[in-house]
Order: sequence, then structure tokens, then C-alpha cells
Amino acid sequence: MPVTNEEIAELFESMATLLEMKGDTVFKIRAYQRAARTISHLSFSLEQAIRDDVDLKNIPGIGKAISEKTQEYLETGRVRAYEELIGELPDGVLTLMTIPGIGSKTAMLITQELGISTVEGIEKAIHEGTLAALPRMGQRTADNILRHIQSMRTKDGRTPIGQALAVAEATVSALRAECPYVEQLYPAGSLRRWEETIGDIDLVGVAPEDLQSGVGDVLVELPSVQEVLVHGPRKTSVVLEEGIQVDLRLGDADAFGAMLQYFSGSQQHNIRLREYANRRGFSLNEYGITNLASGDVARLPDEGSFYEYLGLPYIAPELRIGLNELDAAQAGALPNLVTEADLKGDLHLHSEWSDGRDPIERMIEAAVEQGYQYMALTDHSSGRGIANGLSNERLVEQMGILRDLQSQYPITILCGSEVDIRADGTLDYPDELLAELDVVVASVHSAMGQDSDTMTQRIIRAMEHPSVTIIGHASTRLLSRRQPVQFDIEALLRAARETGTAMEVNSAPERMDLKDTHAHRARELGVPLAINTDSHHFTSLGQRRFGVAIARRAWCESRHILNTLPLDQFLAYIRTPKPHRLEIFESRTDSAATVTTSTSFSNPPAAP
DNA sequence: GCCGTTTTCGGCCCGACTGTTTTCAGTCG
Repeated sequence: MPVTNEEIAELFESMATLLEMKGDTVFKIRAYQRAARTISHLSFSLEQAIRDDVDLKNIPGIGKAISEKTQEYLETGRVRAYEELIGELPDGVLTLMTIPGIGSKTAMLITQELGISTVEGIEKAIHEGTLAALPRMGQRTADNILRHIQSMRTKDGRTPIGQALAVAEATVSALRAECPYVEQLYPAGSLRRWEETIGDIDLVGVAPEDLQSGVGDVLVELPSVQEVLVHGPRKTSVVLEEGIQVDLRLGDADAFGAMLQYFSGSQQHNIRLREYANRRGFSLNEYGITNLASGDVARLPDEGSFYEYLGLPYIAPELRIGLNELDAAQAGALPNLVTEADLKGDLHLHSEWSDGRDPIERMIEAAVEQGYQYMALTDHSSGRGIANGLSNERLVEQMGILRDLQSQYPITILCGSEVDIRADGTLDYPDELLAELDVVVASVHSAMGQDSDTMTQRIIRAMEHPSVTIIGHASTRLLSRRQPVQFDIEALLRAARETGTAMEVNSAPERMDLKDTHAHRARELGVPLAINTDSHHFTSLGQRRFGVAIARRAWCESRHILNTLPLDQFLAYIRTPKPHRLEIFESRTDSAATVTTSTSFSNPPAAP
């Protein structure tokens, strides 16, 4: 089994926790945490990098010690230092740390004084009163821990962004209705950075100083609130019925830039930014930028002026990982990120002919409403019996209808199909039929349990087909519902490049597929990315914002995206045989090919 | 443990809130 970056990141995250237990220096703990978070955001696999003789010490935050431990883990499957730490500490400390409200000190106290190593053991100790009797504990603390344990059981982990965004927007509307004096109210945090899953919803807003705490008072009274975690003058945290935590902060209009920046994170980005600021004689917090020499505080109304004050260009929230975006910003090398407005077409749409819910005409109208120059209708192929896939005859009939409809609409209608990649890598229509289509999206919908080698070869075989334009939602994952299929992403992307096949960034918020790190690698390898919505309903075309967010997190500019090509060049692309069509993609002559300087300095972004 | 446009040694981000405390430790983000 290949070793994933996530696995290595978890190891170092655990090491940080164990060092914290041991009472080791916070800087060492932070070094492991930083390394773990960096590793989880890398676009390439560490295992592959070691095979390619890459020096891991070139990765920011990874030095000699962590590089050696990574190699040790890849070679032997274990890390001695980790095992020694585990051996030194009481059983169960890592388990107890997963309970909110229990940190390293409390976990150590509980395991040492009470010999408890399980969540169930803690519950028992709370009911028996032994937990509350510990030093610096008490009945209220014990009750809070019990509540946290109960809410852990009703909700597991993070919320997919689509769901979290809907909850955030509903909460913002409810607060606005009750507090008309709130001027700006935005989701910050991981939602604003468009991470695929959201830990909790951070809301940041502007209100007159004497009314700021009142917004928190309104929040705790909302009917959707299940539990109040924190309710102070500046900060309020609640848990909603959905099990999602909402943190609310209000600030002054003239210092809103600092507040929005502070609560947009990521934590690693902010740590790096504050280190950068310290080296230049400034200290940062949510209220402004303090000049350490004079003590003067600059209050900055928006993020653009905040970064500018530090001598940096605006760094888009999607880039604030804490990896290398600060270096790029200082070097003037930040990408001019792709935007929704750059998209010229949608290449993956379904109608009621297969498993969509709307007539073809409604889907065409929706594409026109997006301002597109072209669209491809891509209903399912015949193998998708469950999705009412089109037989050969129905596909021919549909093509005829689409050509007849063309004259009625101010958009180029392309004949397409989302054709099944069968278990052996063959496609679900005969070659002659596929050759008649303008756009073929080839996707896996079955036999998802194949081993990595089989699945990789299966998809590569589909890429080698001359008619396949795009590989659709390659991993087939459904966030928090279905795990991705196993494949070698590096091999897939290299094959995509060699065959001249584009990879889809599927915008459906439950898919977000490719994911950001894979899209990042695709861009690095020169693989065209197609941002599609896979809409099964006319209202879903707006979900492109999720796909655009993935592309932005992957540092994509307009020129990296296939469906930002203007119509004439897109037609030339699909009419040129693979793999030579890549030459058209790379020599594009539209304005997207020339990098313009970002002007998005002053305006606060639209939510999130 | 990592790192350098003052440094290869001596630094390392910052504040809110809670609960248990008579002044603050622990946790979180």
C-alpha cells in the first residue's frame, strides 16, 4: 500500500500532541504542527519525492530531524521517536485529547490521577463525581466536558463546504434581519478560504461599538441555536441544530481589515505573517498593526490596505495556507487567479433525458444566463441503467435535436456525453458514435473498489481513446459519504498530459473533485483543467463557484483552465486531434494568456 | 525543531473566554 501524505501528517500531528503532553517546549511542538500541516497541503506525494531523490529539507518547515523521520517512516513503516513517546506516556492520552475542552494538561491529569484512558471512562468519572474532585476542576468544568462528549457523538468531524455555506448564509440573514445596524457580515475562516470541509463557521462583521455585543445576544437567541459555548462581550460561540459551531466577532469599521484578515486565517498563514511583521518591527492582532518602536497602532479598514501596510500585495484567502504564499507575495510572484467571470462555457450538463431534472431547453437557457459562449450537453451513456443512460439510438436522436435547437439560442450548443469508463477501461459507446460527439466526458461510475493499479490503468486506457476530451470527477468521492477510489494520481496526471486529455474540476460541492492538491499538481504538469458543474438541475450552474475555488486554491490562472478559452479557440482545440490540441491550449491568444496585475486591493470580497 | 534583507545561535504570534481562582491556568482558534 502506498503511504499517503495525510498519513505522515497525522503522525507528526500526533507527535506534536505527545510532546505537548510531555511538557516539551512549545516551539518544538509548533515545529511538528507546522510540518504536519505543510505536508497535508503538498501537491506531490512525499513517497514519490523520496523515490525521485528530492531533498525534503527544501520544503518550508521541514528540516533535518523531520526529514529523517519521514524517510524512516517510508522505509520501515514506523518512527522510533514516536514509539518512545507513546511508551513514556499513559495509555489513552491521545484519545482524551480528541474531546473538545480537554487539552494536554487536563488529559495528563485525568490519565495520571484517575487512570482513565477512554471516553467512556471519563463519562463514568463525571457521573461518579471523581472528575470534578480533581485539582482545578469542578462541577461546571465536568458538566462542560460531558456536553462536549455528547455533541461529539451526534456529529462526526467536519462539514462539507456546500452544507456549511448554506448554514452560514442562513445565519447571516437571520442576524441581519434582527440587527439592521450591522454594516458588513462575512463568513471568514476556512469557509472564506474555500476549504472542502469546514470545522466551524466564523462570522465577522462591523457594528457601532456600543452595539457590538448586542449582535452576540441576538445570536444566542436564534431558534436554530442548540447550545451556547461562549458568550462574552467580544466573542460568541454557539452550536446549531445541524451540529455546526458558529463563532461570531464584531469590530469597528475603520479597523475591519485587521479583523477580517485575522479571522480568515489560516492559523499557519497568520503565524507566518506575524513572524514576517515582527521582523519588520510590527505586531499584528485583530485590531490593527502596532509599530513596536513607537507603539502607534494603524487601524486599517480593509484587507488590501492591511497587506499593503506590511509592504505586500493582496493575498487571496484561497492562497492563505501558510506554505509558500508569503514568499511568492514578497517576490511579486502571486498568480492572477482565475475568476468565475473568466469561464466561457460549461462542459458537463445533464437533462431529463438521463438523470437530470430539466428539459434540454431549460439547461441551454441556464447556460445563456451565465453569459457563456458555449455549453456541452453530456447525458449519461447506456451502461448507466440506473441513471436512465442514453442508448445508441437515443444519443443519435438527441444530437439531431440539439442541432435543430441551435438556431434558436445565442450560444454554441455542443453535443456531448458523460460516457462510462467500464471496469476494463473501455467506453460505453462504439468508437464511431463517440467520434461524432464534440465533447466526451469519461467517468468512472462502477467497480469503484478496484485496487490502485487496476483503477489507474483503467482510467489511463480511457485517456488513450482519441475521442475522450475530459476525465470527469476522477476520484468519484462524495464528501463525508463516499471515499475516493484508489489511484496513482501522479501516473494519471502524467498520462493526461501525454495523451492530451483534460481533467475535470467538478464543482458539485459534494464532490469537489479533483481536490485542490491534485488540481495543483495537474497545473504544474501542464494538464488542462475543465471547471464544470455536472448540473442535474438548471439552478446548479451557479455552483461553478465551488469549482473555481478549487482552481484558485490550486494557484490556477485563467490560462490553466480549458473552458476559459474563447469559442473559436475552444472549437479549434476539440477539432485538433490529441495530443496536438495541447499546442492550441498553450498558445492561446486571448487576453487570458497575458498576466494582468490584480487590482482587487481595496474592496472586501463578496461572501464568503 | 526550524530558520536567517540585523542572526548558524537565539529567537520563535496573539488574544478572548471560562472556571476556578484571589491573580491566573487552560483551552481554543
